[in-house]
Amino acid sequence: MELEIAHLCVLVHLYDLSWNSAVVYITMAGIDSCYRSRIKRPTKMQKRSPPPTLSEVARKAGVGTTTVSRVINGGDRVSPMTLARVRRVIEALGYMPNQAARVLKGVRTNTIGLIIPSIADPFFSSCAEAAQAVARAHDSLLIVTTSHNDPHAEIENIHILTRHRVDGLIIAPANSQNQTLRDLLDRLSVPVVAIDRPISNSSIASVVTDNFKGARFATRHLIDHGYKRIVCLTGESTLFTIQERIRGYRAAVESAGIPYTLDTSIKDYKSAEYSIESMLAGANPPDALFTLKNSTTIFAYEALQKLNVRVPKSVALLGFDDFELASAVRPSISVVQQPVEEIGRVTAELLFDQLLGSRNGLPAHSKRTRQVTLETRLIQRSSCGCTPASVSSDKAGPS
Amino acid sequence: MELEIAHLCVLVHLYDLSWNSAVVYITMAGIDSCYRSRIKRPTKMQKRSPPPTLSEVARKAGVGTTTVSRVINGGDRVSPMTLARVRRVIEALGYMPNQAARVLKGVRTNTIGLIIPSIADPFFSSCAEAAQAVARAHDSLLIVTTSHNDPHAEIENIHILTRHRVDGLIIAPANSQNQTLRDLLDRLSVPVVAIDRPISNSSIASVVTDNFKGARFATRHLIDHGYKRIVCLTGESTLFTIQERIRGYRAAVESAGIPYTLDTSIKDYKSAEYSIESMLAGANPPDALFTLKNSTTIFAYEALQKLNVRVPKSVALLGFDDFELASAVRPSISVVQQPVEEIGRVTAELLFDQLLGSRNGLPAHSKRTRQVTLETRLIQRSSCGCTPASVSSDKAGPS
DNA sequence: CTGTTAGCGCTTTCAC
DNA sequence: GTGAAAGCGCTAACAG
Repeated sequence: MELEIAHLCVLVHLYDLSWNSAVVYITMAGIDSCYRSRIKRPTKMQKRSPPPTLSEVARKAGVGTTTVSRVINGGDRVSPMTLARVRRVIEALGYMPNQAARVLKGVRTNTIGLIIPSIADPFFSSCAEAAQAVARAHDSLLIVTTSHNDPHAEIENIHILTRHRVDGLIIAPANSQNQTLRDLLDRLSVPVVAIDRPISNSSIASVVTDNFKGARFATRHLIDHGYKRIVCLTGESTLFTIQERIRGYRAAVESAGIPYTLDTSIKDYKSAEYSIESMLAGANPPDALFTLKNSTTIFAYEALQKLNVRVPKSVALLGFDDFELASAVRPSISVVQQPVEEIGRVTAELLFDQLLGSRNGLPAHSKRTRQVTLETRLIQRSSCGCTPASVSSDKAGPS
Repeated sequence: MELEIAHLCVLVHLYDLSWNSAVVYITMAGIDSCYRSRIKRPTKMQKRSPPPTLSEVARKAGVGTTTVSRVINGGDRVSPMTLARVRRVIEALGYMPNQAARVLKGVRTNTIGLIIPSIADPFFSSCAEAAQAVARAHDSLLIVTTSHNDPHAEIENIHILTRHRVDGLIIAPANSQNQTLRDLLDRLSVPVVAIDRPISNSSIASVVTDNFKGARFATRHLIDHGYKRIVCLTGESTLFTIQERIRGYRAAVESAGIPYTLDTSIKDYKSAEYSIESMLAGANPPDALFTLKNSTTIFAYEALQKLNVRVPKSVALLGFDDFELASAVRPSISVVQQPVEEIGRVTAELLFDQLLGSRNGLPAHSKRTRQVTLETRLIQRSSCGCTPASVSSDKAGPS
């Protein structure tokens, strides 16, 4: 039990700033400068005035709306003098073009959507970060929404993003088999790319890790170490990625004539401890553990420590998916590493390929759907029985 | 050095799906159903037809646009029969209202913006997740953008979000003192709340951790343990939060008559190792380390391990900001914990308070700017010299 | 209950 | 170089 010293509490200081004093009711313009929404609330003082519009700028600069439009779009075909004047007015008014109005005119929205299970998940947040970088490079805004792997929320998110008229969509489907989802996606009027998990029976492009190969390779590695009773641990088994990893594990153990033992009950630390303790006390105690996801690896690791099991001496541990401290703990934890950022980057690039392709009405090459599979790599640390050359030199990495 | 086994490589499978076969050119409507963008590219086959509009729905359902509008907004004041028919058409066409058009009409956009340094940072991604939950509860979309603590990117982001007409904005300012930023924010026509770091000299609401108190409390804790040469380590010193923590550390050591030693050179593992090694070899080696941020804590921890320094026997360690494995490593790392999710939640709630307040033209209470300060708590694990009752029972927590 | 109509702020011909 | 005017898709009066 951790000790809590300072109690959690909230201090709220109220500063009685005069709400009204913030009001700046600009009316330096012509006769019709005060219209519409402004006029609707004549007595009630507003905190802030509504944002200035392009035509207000035009009026105050004494030019037409077309000119202002040209100015905010690069300023071509506008005389230097006019340009300067308009720019000054824009600056003075703090004018910002209304994206909605532009969108309505049918131009691209320059936004793409990303639907992932959670922002707080390191894997997906890294993907998101990478995708965002690509989006920025294409002068686009990435809108991230979360589904928590709930097919309902997922569809809801698609609707929201569609209403916002994103130019394209990236999605990590909760369920690769979901027909409703597939149909909905197929009907979308914008390109879609699946990330981390494919959409089955669909022409939708996808970028995924080779979970099968990665898991098979890892299991083989354990087999090569001489372990004979390798148990596969996970807390989840409906996700595409997990299933693939299970397949990989299975392929490896079966072809080696080693028993296949899958335990999908690891939901938290408690269940990990319980499960591992039972196994070790059982008839055929495992000599190696292959954990299929981050949290499972951590739970298993902690349980092993708690139970005073020597790793890897008594029981080896190998996890799928790397995490920051896997190299810092003792023993350091061997893992199958996924090219996280590359996944995010490649996915976004694929999407923009399609976007650009359809814009130019491209021929051949862009008119194909790509299924990209990225390879994993096995990071050999101590927990699987390997002896890394230098224990700490890989620390400089995740700075 | 870690061993890489499988090489990173990309497999690209190209499926030559017929691009053209995906074209479904719907023209079951009246005479003017094929206009504008449709007509502009008459020969070039399109991947997808442009999204249907409200008036298309109206025409196909044989009703007026108002009726359709009513249907998509809840279906009040529409006869059941009409309602059903319209809904059917909407379904058939896969119609989705165009958010941009709604926005243009002046209604709220139901989007709020969040500007944080990075999505991949666990602290901020957790904040974002919490804020998103609040936004959802208010039927709003949260748009997250990243500044990487670059004032330029920050302003750029504000512009982008303003163009998108977010209803409100949450920002973690790169620099609390930045005048340009403050002025820009003050001119914004929507409410703004600062997160994690305040905006100085401004009426802008903020939600921050009490970094000063947290750090002072932590340092005192080390002092209470009897440490006499407590060194404060960080890699950054311009951030508001870090400065506050330094102040807290300073206040504690000075009032205890203990030397104040600050090392701001810890940028990565290497610098941590170098710095710690030098100190330990020096005249007055530290007996405790107080690290001001996550990564610094980890680097210091790893360096201590590498250098075979016994923790906390020879040198104690206490870090600011908790992280997932702090309790799993041996020795477990004591930290000052921030109420991360609460920060995100409270910030978003504050923003919506302002949003709702200004909408109803509220009186008194909502018309004040709040500066909320949330308290930290000290999590006593092993690295500071404490002996937690049970080493593992706090594991069930961060599942 | 339902339809007509007038814009929201902007881009974009098409004249000047 | 510049501007007038016609909408983009939708909502909100205001009639029927």
